[in-house]
Amino acid sequence: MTDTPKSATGDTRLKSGKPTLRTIADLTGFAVTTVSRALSNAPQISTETRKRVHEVAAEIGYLPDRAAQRLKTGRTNVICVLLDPHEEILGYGISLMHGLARALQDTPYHLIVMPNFIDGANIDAISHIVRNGMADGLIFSRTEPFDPRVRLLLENGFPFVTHGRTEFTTPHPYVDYDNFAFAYEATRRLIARGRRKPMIILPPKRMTFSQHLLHGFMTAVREAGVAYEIPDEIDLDCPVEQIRDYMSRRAGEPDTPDGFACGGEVSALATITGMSDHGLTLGVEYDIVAKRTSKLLSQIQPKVETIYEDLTDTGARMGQVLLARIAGDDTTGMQVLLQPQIDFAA
Amino acid sequence: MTDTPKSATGDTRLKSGKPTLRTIADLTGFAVTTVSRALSNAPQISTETRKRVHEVAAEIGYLPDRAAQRLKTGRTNVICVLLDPHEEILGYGISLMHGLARALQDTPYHLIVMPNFIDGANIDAISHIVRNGMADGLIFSRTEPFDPRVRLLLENGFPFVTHGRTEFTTPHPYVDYDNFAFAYEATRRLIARGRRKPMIILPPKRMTFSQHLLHGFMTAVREAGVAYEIPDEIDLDCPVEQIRDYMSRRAGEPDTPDGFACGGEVSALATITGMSDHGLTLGVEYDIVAKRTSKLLSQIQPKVETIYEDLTDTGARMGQVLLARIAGDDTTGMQVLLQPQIDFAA
DNA sequence: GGTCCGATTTATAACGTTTTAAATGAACCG
DNA sequence: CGGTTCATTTAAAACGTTATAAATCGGACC
Repeated sequence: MTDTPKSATGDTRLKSGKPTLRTIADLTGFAVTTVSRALSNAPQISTETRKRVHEVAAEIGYLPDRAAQRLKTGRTNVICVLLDPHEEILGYGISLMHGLARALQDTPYHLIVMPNFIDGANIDAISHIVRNGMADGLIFSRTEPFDPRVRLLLENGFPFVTHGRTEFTTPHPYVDYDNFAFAYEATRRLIARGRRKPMIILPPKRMTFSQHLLHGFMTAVREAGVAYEIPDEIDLDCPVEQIRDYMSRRAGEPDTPDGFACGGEVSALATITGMSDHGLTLGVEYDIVAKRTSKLLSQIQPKVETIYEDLTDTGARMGQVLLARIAGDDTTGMQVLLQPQIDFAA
Repeated sequence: MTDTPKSATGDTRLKSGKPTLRTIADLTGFAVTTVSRALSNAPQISTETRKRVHEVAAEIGYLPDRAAQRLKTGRTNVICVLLDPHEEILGYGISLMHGLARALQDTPYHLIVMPNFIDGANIDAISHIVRNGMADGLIFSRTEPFDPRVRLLLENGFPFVTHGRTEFTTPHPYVDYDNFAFAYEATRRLIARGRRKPMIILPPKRMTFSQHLLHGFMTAVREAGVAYEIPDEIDLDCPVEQIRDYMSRRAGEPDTPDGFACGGEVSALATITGMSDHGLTLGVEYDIVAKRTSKLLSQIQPKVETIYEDLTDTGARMGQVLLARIAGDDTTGMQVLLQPQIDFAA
């Protein structure tokens, strides 16, 4: 009386929701192995089998179990992005992540994010990820010339892409913005407007792109033979008020700079505010050319000239490069230097 | 000659790097089961065994394999956060994520992020996550009164926390900012400064917190018996330039509002720029009280009065609440309404 | 007619963990 | 001393997948 009908035996469809390889196997009559092979388009499977399996899989909405795949293959299907604490303003990190996510959209990869609480000390986080295989690849920004994170990853052969270059002899994948070109062009534009004493606001010196910016600035300045000034008390990572106060103080002293190349929108706004304390007006007594990474600045202050860095695109490129690197392609073409959009018509 | 010494048999230490339960078992002489039990502090294990196992585990740097745990238990140890496309500016999303990450810091949970490419259409993404068990919990923002995402999750009993409230009768966990209190206070401050025709810039009407803001605004306006204005062509999600242009146009017409309650920093900046087109100066012809979520606005434009919303804290609270919800605590105390910091001394 | 081959398919084991049920052994009791 | 209990430990199975090796089969070949 308590017997269940024999015919129900082996029917796993109603069991517990999620369809598995087993479900498809029961439905098609093939073995689990065959189904697995068919789905991964392995060569030894006959065309009709492959087709049938794919049909059924699609019909019941089969999706491979990530945990099982990961356990078996060792691949995590996870990309980890390290978020710097300085990225809190103007969506730097968010834009990058949107781009990344777009590149990962039709892949099995998920994006996990690890914020750095302590600046630069993410070496522990990285070695943790590498040692325990928590991800298949890593993304991070703000590299230093001999960045210990890059060294660690290179030594371990762990796939990664940086936003920013280093000076290691071993080449590694990066996607960077040509900050030399940016600074050079920005400074030239200031000079073209008749400014005779440009100043550049740089990121902290330890970062590679600080050197690039400085180099571009100096090249333009020397070519034109004009005076210049480089503030050593402030950088782009400073709190807004510190930049503002510095500018305010500087504006009250002699030989005030009359042109500013700003590596970020916030520093440009801070500069405007600081200068206005002494009645100096943008476009009259001085000009600004700034790097633009959002829509904010140019809309709020159209008088600030801007040169665009597309961080969403950067993120997308980083994603593509990382996927290629994980796939094992050789590192040729994995070093991308994005050029500023310079409108020569202007 | 090719024999390996018997003594090496079973020694898994050198095998392939990562230590596993097996490694600890071999090292201590206990069975794998016992080790697993000891590490998870199961009750039936003797104190000394537990201690010994923990020692060895710490010594060799054992870390449980996430994939294996997930496969066996069905728990993913993953929290998923949905990122809206509107969060690209001023680090809204980043702040929230930093807070979240802080709350998750000493837990086994990882944070995976899914950007929404299409506004509001993330219902598919959510049902995908729910159906395939891709995460143990979900975090998202910008709720609507009868948000379909909330409905779906409630129906499936899937753990989540929203930033923002709904009007469903079934209570669900949320962490929200008291936008009524904010708008009420902001408007009162404008009136206290002698402004007689305040305007409020609201988020899109479909969002719950739009109603809250409106309600706070109207309450203050009615109490004081002053005129008011609510623009219907713009909202906080509009591109900066659209708000700026609107303000510019409005400033050229009669009965221009003389006080602005802004729900975001960007709209405040846009307002200032637009008003200045007609020579109207902040602090002279009009005042602004804005919600502040970053350090930008108050440093750039100290004349804008601000009321702070701490999004990092919000994220941290959301993390705590979600963990509690996942742990199965009943939903009492899972509805957090954060109060604006109102400095009564001022 | 047996052997071998290529083309498919399949059974089995394994990844590292947790769970269920069973085993061990000491202590206790009648 | 046999039986019962309790505290601890253990063996075995399972989660869903992939990799390795083996099986099946029709036909080609000598």
